[in-house]
Amino acid sequence: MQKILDFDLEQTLECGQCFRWERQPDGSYTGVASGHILNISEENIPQIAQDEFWGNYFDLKRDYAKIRADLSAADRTLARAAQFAPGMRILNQEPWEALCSFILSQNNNIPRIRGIVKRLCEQFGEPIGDGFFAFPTPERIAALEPEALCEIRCGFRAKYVVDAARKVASGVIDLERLKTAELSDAREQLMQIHGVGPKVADCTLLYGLHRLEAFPMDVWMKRAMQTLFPGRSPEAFGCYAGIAQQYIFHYSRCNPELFAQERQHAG
DNA sequence: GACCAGGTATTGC
DNA sequence: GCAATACATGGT
Repeated sequence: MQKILDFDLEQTLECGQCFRWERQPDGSYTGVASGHILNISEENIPQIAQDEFWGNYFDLKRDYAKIRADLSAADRTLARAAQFAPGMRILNQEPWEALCSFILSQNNNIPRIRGIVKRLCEQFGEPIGDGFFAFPTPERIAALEPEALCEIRCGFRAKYVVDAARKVASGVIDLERLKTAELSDAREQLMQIHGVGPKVADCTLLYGLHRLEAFPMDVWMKRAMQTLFPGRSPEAFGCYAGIAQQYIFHYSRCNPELFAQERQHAG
């Protein structure tokens, strides 16, 4: 079995694109996607890469070395960011899970987002054995009133999650269709949801619909663009701008000293 | 206690 | 249009 290059579990699962994977004491990661449970480690990557579902989930068929080389050739700083986490891959997460997770991410911090998503799954997701839960379906959440979400402690975001669930469950928004729609149209449709603005829409496009040209612009990316790429715009990074974004986001978060003069106190 | 967290809706100009 | 502000909750 061939060794999978350009794939690192920590870089991929702890770079801020997903919230349900948990690192185990032995360094492996356990998670759930589309109702499937997986434990993945450096040792079993080759086997898992053979599996159609997981191979696609981890985007293992894509030539990230080539993408990284192209991005690196375009910009010296981008080359440094890409080299910082060359094993990072953009997951193929479920569209609804990505939409819902990033609605919950707004004005929130990553550890707390993880806790909210965990409680959401435990309270409203289907048990799939061994104490694991599937991500709750939009239909299940659509049937709730926002008040029913108070036990997951997501605060003012409860009404946003319910609105998203209702628009998806009713077919007002067809997430699958957005995979092939014009990017700007897909973005506008997502922004019909109460609580979905440009940033959450772009996260949904990139992480849930695998639209690799989408470029979510959060506070970190705004700082990074100002400081590291003055005068550049996301479009300059081309059709893989989303991957560039993830390299830059991860690099920035792991090296906050780059922005020391702009931030009073980090973390 | 103030301030912050992978933002967004609302309000006021 | 664009700048200010509230929003739930939990950590520093």
